[in-house]
Amino acid sequence: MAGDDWGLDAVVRSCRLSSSSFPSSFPSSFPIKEEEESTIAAGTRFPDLLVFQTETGNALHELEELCKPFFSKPQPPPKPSSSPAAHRSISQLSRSKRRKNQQKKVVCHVPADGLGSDIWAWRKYGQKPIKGSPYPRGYYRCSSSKGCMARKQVERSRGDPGVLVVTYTAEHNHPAPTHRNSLAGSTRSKYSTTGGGPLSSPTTPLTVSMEDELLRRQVQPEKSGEEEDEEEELMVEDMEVVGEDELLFVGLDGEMSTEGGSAAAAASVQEDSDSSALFDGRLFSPPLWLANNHNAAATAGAGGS
DNA sequence: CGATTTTGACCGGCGC
DNA sequence: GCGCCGGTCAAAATCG
Repeated sequence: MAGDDWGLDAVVRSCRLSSSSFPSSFPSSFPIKEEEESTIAAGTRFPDLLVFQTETGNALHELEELCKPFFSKPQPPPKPSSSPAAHRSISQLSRSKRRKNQQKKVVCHVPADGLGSDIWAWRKYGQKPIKGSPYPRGYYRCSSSKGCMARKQVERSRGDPGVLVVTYTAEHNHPAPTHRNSLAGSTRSKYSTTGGGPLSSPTTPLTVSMEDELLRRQVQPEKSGEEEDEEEELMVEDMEVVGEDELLFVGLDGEMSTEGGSAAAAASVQEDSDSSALFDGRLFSPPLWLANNHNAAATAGAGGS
């Protein structure tokens, strides 16, 4: 049993622990009892990570199964396609095949101020404005390993700008780095005067001031009536969606998050003007995906050696 | 020089 | 069958 719940459970757990103290607090020994879990959840600064399961309650199982393939086959050997065009077709095809509903994901609601605990290195590969959401969605890939299929989507909660919705897809096929290697270097901050980007402002300075701004916003939500209204709906919506879909929501109460807000944790928040508020996905703490859980020990070896 | 970010375009899925 | 939307790729630009 424990073995089965390993995957998803681990993900969830990692998500929980992630925000508080990260790297070192990595639970090398996963088998945490439910009771303990509760304790942990309460003990950690992380407000509440809710796991929504499908009516069958086998969401975890399902997800795990879905993830299995990733383990067995770390990844489809990047067969060198003869022509770039071919390569593209193939990659696009494969990805589209299991698109949408077919893919299971783990959704994490992280407080904007609870970022900065992501041990993984993410590289942004795209950004798109999402219909119905004033905030664009950022797409990130794991840059730690080339073959790593781990992906992450980061978008701001419609109702609560202070809450970031991070969706993890696929998991890392490599041990977690002990350090945020690429992260450090990726702290590049472009100070583009674009300031007033229509939608997806190209540059999102990664500075403390940004965080400050974000925090401020939390306190004083820019007079956006809809936001407040949507807030409630959003939460409910999420839950519903989760129930119907096979999504695994690791919900975080934005409000509570503020409470436990650990300024220290929030090392840096990539933010932008309201028009295109975007955040740096790299800063969020991912569910350490199964890869870690599988061989937490490997983690040490990975970064160490 | 290498790595990462940004932005536009393309492709496929889904809904009507 | 058509249109819309989301997701990914690739090229260019920027920064350490």
